[in-house]
Amino acid sequence: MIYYKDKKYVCHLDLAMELIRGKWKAIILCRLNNGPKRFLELQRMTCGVSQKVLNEKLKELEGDGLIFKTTYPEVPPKVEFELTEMGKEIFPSLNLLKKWALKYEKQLEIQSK
Amino acid sequence: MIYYKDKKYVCHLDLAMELIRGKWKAIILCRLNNGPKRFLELQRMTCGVSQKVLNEKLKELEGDGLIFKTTYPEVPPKVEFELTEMGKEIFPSLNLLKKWALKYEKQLEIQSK
DNA sequence: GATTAATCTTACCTTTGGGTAAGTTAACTT
DNA sequence: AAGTTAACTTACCCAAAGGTAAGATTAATC
Repeated sequence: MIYYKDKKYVCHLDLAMELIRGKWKAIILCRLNNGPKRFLELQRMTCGVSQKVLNEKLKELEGDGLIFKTTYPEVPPKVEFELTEMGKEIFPSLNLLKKWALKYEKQLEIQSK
Repeated sequence: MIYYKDKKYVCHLDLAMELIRGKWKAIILCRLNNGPKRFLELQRMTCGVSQKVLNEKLKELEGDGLIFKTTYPEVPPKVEFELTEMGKEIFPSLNLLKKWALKYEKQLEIQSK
């Protein structure tokens, strides 16, 4: 049993899953893997996220130390989101997951449209 | 954009995450990695799951082809849950995730109790 | 005939996640 | 002065996730 931010988890995998929990976090991390991105750029890359949720998720990822943001003092504002070292290092596992899904694409009867 | 069971996903990672979404699925898969387990055995191994939720999750995992169950015609019933080939092959990515969390244990200020 | 056993179900409730739609900010453009 | 822009924020809503507690099953055992 381990604790993180006053919540308990049954093991490290449990916690790791918590950090990327939800519809969008893993996708966001994946999108950030090839360089920093601006807010709207990120939103366009992940068609379907609402601004509200994207903001929430980015804040959570930042709060957990997976990404950081740079705010440029311009108007209209320019903000860039970037992976931290820890954020970069989670990519291999996400990539393996992706490859796994690709491998079993036929068996799962995934339809590409 | 891909489709699986009439729902759409932005990419294969999105779908893979869906298959292990929720508080318990990844943990269950991990527990099953060293051999088949009975229902109550699984529940005791993952302290905290309610019977209801464990049942739901096992059904979902079965429905997605990650595990299968064998029911022995006894009373009281004996049921064993086991990883399919696809289920076994997701383990490396989960294990990598776990190692990642272990690596950043100090930085995340995880408390072991 | 009541108890125990393991698996699964049902009813009910609360929390969380994510969606839409609209508003805010502040400087630059027209 | 009104419109445009990027990045948030806020109010509101609905669906999904997960929890507790209780019940169903059914043969063997006490």
